[in-house]
Amino acid sequence: MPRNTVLVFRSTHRYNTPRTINDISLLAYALLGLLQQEPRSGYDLRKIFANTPMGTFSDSPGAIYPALERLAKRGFVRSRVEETSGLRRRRLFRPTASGIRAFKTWQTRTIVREDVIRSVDELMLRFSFMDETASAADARRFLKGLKSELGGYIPALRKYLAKHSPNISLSGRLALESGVRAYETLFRWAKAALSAYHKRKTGGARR
Amino acid sequence: MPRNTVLVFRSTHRYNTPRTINDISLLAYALLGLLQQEPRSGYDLRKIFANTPMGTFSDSPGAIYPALERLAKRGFVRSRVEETSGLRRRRLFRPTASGIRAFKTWQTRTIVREDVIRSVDELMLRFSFMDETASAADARRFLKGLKSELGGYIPALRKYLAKHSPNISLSGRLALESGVRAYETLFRWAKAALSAYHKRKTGGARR
DNA sequence: TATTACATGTAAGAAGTTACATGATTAG
DNA sequence: CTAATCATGTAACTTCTTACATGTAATA
Repeated sequence: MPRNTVLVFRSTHRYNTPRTINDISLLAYALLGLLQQEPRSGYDLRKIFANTPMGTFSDSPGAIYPALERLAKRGFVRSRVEETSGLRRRRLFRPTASGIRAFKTWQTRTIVREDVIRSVDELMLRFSFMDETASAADARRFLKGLKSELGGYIPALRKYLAKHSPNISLSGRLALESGVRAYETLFRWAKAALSAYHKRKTGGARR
Repeated sequence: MPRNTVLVFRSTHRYNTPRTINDISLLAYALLGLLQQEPRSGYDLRKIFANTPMGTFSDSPGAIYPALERLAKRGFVRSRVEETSGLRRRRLFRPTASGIRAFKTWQTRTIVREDVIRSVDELMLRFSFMDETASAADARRFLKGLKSELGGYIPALRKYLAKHSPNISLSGRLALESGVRAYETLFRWAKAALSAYHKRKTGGARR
């Protein structure tokens, strides 16, 4: 009787880390974050993805509307049809208490190496809403965690680069170098961001 | 590799640009590139994604094996079962002439703004294989194109940032700033990489 | 009057994720 | 003998992409 064998590739078992606790997609978190700023319609959200630097997300209606539907089904948002205007009806969405909780839990998770390796963009999304949906202390904790993970990862990358440099092509080496530089820039950014928060806390103009 | 948010204006219809000409996924291109270095098995490829900086790709068998199958179906790779060893049979894949052509077409495409906004990681993948699957002239053309697109895009971003700074939170502002810095780093990298190619061409040690 | 912007949706298909399944060989 | 590593796959599910569908209001 065959049994067991739930596992293969133990040491390396990685695949992709599940991207969220509540099993909701990155797009869905982006929506949830935006809805906490103010209630919005699907169309409002599409416009944001089409016209702002949040444009890494798709503004496709086939992505947005079903994602909102799923959020509603899980009880993270609720919607109401606006009746006031003469325009076509708009469905305005807003997060529920449970949605707000889920968002904050995701947003304030401890940063681990894996996040830095595979989902810097998710980290930046989490951070970008900090002031609106978490505390300044959370923001500082985030930045410290990021600094610390990068501080461990960058030397590892540099070491890898040094070790394998001789065996790879110029273009391969340069591509790797570009990755390392990007991380170093992020590290410097984290330090600068942290000092911006300290400045705001201790002295500078309030708010 | 960190990615960035960012974007500029677009009017109505954008959604997501189709990511490839031949309609094959980024993962599939990564596989095709690696197979041009040497014939490999699915397991070999998984190990690469699990243990090297190419780890942004999933090493899941449920991603790799079907992707190889699709490449085979489209005639971009062919496979042969190794019989030599006593181990369990390995299927070794290698690209076909048509696969090599498709790869190079993708790799040497003209860089447009959209690439820089939405798929920097795809650009880096294309570049990382340049020496192995294209010419030094292609590499230089790529870097010049990248410089030129970034040279137009970064000021647009800076302008966006300056204009909207007053209205957004500190964390939002910092997140944007991080994106801009990443692009600036990439721009400097492109310049350095270009000069590395010129150096190799004109003077330095051959090969 | 024609186009653009507002506004919301659905259906089919592609690709990836998680988890299951199997089996051989080698190292401890 | 047991665990780990090598090695290849499949099935169910989720999400996103592409494309279609529909209709109103404002503007050129």
